[in-house]
Amino acid sequence: MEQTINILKKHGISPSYQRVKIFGYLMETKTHPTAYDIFAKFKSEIPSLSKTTVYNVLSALKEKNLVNEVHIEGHETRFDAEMRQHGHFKCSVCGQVSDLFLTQDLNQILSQKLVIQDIQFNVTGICNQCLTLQNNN
Amino acid sequence: MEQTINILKKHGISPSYQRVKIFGYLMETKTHPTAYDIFAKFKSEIPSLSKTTVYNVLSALKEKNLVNEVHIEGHETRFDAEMRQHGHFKCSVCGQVSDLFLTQDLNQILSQKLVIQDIQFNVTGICNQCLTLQNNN
DNA sequence: TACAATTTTATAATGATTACAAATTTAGAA
DNA sequence: TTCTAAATTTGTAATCATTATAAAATTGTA
Repeated sequence: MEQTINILKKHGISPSYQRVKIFGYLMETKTHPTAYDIFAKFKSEIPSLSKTTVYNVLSALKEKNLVNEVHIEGHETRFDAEMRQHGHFKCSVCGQVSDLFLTQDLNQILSQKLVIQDIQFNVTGICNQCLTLQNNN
Repeated sequence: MEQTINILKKHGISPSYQRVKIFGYLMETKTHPTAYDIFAKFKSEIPSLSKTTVYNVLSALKEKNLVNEVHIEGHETRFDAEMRQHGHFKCSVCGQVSDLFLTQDLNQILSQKLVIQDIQFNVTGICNQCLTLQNNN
């Protein structure tokens, strides 16, 4: 809470109630929620909350490099406050998205010299839990 | 043309006029067009063409593993008939998406054992052309 | 307290995609 | 060749995520 507020301040974002809630949630969760997920999560706790606010907050966080967008499938944009380089895994059975830590720095596998701003590494497959369920049926 | 038709047949897709046109285009282009790009490209040549058809054809091609979807930014879904493993680079200045060939097999950098269906490697940055333009101004 | 700036909110608009059903085309049987 | 059923394409409307806009509420400060 204090920590969340300090990070926001340090990055020039004044810590409004909604911003602290949303950014705090993104820092503690590993579920890579969509804007709608975040809206649904807080709607009962903050009844006045509007979807526009969620989008506004997310876009402010992104602009200050406090969160990354994750694009794995179609339309859905997910958000992640883990800023260290890592990949994402989406299970095509249960739909969950989890972090994927990698054995190598992704910058090293490029074959061309380019000015890089962002690297995303996204894997789709079947998670071990769903695989076990499938094998038992 | 014959080649395009043969590939479609081999994968159990009957080669209708629209399918041959769209798949043929995806095989020869490297621009990673969106559904709308494809629609716009053929609208004058095939005036009856409907956006729904473009989506139908793309989804059939995808189901038979003849094309991959590319998700780099926001909502936009792009299509690619290059099925060998490779990455994508999007220039944040000019917006162009190009292929990125990699120095290493992406399967090898995963730190966990998982059933993998698809791997996407997407880089955002500034292409060399836009970089040169910037430096000259 | 009063006022300006910031933030949040509701509503409407946009853009991509999907659902659906009618129209057209195709393929195969008679 | 003709007829019919199945496949394909098409236009329209619906849906979903996101953005635009402007009013309302909140905050910080003189």
